[in-house]
Amino acid sequence: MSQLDTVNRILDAAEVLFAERGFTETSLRTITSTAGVNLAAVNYHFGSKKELIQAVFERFLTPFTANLDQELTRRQAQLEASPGEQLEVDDLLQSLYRVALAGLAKEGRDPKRFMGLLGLAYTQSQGHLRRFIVSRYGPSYRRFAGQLANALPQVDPVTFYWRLYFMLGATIFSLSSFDAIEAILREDFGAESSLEETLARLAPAAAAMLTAPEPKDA
Amino acid sequence: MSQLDTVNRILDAAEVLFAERGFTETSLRTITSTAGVNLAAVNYHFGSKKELIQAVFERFLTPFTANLDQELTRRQAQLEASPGEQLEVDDLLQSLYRVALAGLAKEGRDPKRFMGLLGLAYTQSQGHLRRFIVSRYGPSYRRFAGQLANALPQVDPVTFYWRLYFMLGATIFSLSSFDAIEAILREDFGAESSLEETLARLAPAAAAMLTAPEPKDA
DNA sequence: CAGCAATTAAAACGTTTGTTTAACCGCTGA
DNA sequence: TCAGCGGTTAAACAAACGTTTTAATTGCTG
Repeated sequence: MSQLDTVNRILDAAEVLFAERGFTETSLRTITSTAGVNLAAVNYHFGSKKELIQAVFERFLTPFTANLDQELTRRQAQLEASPGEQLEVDDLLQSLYRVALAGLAKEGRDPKRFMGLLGLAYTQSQGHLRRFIVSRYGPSYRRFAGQLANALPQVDPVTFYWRLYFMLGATIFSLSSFDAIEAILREDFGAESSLEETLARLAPAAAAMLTAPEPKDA
Repeated sequence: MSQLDTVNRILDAAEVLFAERGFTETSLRTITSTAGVNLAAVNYHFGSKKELIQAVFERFLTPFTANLDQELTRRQAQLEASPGEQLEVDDLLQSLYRVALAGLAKEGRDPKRFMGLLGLAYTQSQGHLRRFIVSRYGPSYRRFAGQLANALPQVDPVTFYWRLYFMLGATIFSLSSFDAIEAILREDFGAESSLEETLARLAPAAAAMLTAPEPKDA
């Protein structure tokens, strides 16, 4: 087994286990025995458990962010070519969802697992992981937020940013526990929902939230 | 120190620490030393760490659910008195937010901490806590969901339930990390946001998401 | 004041955790 | 051929964990 195999086997096992149980609930012994490698291999190749966690996120977020940036550039060029045309917000969101999804699927990464990890990063990262993600992928995130803000010139900036977090919450929360929610709905209605269908529901709903009329203050 | 004091001191300390760091990241030694009680007191009064976690949620959710039920009953009676009048969804949401919030504040409980714990329950509860909450507070939740569904007769049931989870995600996610988000917005815009103001933004945004027109399928 | 049950206290229990050590293997370049 | 090095392995490390045990202490009741 080459060293490349060992590193990737650890990352594969850690990715699945972290998304299922969280970071502290997943021991290095569980990871290494699942991966079929020696316990010491984690500390040898990654240095520590924290650095392994960062490596798992790096492997996910780097191609994801690359796809995002590419799509944002494409949209920006298209906008400059025909500046008068107003972009539809739900179309923007849905195409972003689709592009990010397709990019992950192309690399054999499960999008639902990606969302599960993203949820972990927001709820279970006390310090080091949040700093790592912000410093590494913050610019792409701000570019996305800026382009979305430009498509909503009528919305007050502070209101927009709160709604952006509302939207992130709706997306990450519902997709990170997609399987559980889908199981409940299947039991209650007998209707199955694919991830694609759910994104097709989420995009217009999120767009409606972003474009809602401002609350009239007293 | 009476036994009632010991129990409440443990609950107070555990509540804060759980909301800050999560369950597994908070040790019983940290809880008991913060509370100023002996380590064994947790197992003596609660039996185990799992049962302590349930007790923390019980102390939060019981009065919260009582307030929720009371408000739902009030609305139902009001609806039967004047059945023709269509309820506004954002008004329904905002009054629920306000009632639940006021009930917690009346007992000296921090609503933001409550939301933090609620977020934990959704993302970090593997099994026992989820079962405990569903069995104990499931009926109230279903009653709330049913009343909300009745106010949205034009929305397809499956679409409604997905949007309900979108709304829950937006609410729990953004309010559980309210302080962090507010700090970012204060730095970027110099504009402070109170929890009340944020709820006044959230209610119409969530209502817009729930009442959005259905996506036209091919 | 004696006695009993409830509570608190200190100490130790066995596990599990992340990490480190040291021996060993297989390849590559001199 | 063999020294050297990156990689793997088994074993052990100290620390932290939840829990249990046993003894001391408290507060109330007869």
